[in-house]
Amino acid sequence: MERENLDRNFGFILNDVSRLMRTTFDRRAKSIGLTRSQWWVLTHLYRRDGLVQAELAEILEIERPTLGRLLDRLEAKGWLRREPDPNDRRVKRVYLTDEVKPAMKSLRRIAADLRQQALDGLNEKEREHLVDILIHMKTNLLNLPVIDKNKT
Amino acid sequence: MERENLDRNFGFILNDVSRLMRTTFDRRAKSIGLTRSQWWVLTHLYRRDGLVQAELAEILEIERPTLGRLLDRLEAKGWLRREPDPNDRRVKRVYLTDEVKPAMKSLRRIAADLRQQALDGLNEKEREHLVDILIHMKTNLLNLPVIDKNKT
DNA sequence: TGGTTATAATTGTCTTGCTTATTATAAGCT
DNA sequence: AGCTTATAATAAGCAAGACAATTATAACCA
Repeated sequence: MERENLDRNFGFILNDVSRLMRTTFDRRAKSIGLTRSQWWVLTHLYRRDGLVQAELAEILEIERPTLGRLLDRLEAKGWLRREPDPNDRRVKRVYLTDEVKPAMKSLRRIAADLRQQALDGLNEKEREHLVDILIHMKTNLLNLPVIDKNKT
Repeated sequence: MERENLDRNFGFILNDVSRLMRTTFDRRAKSIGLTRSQWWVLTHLYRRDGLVQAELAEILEIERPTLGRLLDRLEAKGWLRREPDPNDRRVKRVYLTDEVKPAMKSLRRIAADLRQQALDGLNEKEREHLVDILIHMKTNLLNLPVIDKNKT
């Protein structure tokens, strides 16, 4: 019957923590009108403006339709615009608008505060360790043979 | 400019790992017709059958409407049934059906395999450490003063 | 040149999660 | 008993993911 300690099932704790981070962030960022996912998109564009959607999706490691709809909302709210590429008419490039900077500053503050609160009581070594382990796990998961997905 | 290393932003790595775990599990469990969240519900019911919806939501740490719809799908697929409580007519109690056991066995296998693969290359001490840190973080997050939510 | 293959983006459909609001019923107080 | 407050469940609406399918355009090759 291998009594499996549910309370220490790391897969679900991971899920819990991830969900708590997301919902807490979103609640705090609500007044600005941006979610954590949206903010993450903007953050990457801030570093590399004018990306092609497919590239951006690749960087963010989300599927293209997921990104597409994120961009829909961001564009509707005026945080960015999509412009056709002159060389390749299939492509749309994504550019931030100007009004985005002050909002992003606030969000960076919110993110930093939340990170601080989540990690409260853990020393630097433990934090580093955590990130190392997470990266390790992510690598493991990305390297799994995916038989049932047509990703070549 | 505090160049913030995005690649080591633990909030998002956490999110990534959590997402990868979920999607990998769901892909593998697809033939059985259950998702990871659904399986988690069943697992808890397996231990305590006949729970009231509100209690179950509390245990799973999800909102009641979220659970409600999970149960809708599970009930539609015949994995469980909701029965009115004879003493309190507001209440519905949730019971597993019989056909659930073999499926759960398969899913436990899938979960164990995935866990193994995700943690591959980490020794026992590191795994324990990871869980400790995650629990610590979860506690931190749950204890945050929530000014903007009417949860008294 | 013309046909096939590959790629960019979108649309449709599903699940999970949240919040807010509604409905039905219990419980508690005067 | 009757009024108010609290609680269980659901409904409605939105966001973020996924996958599958479609459309438009490029690229390749014979």
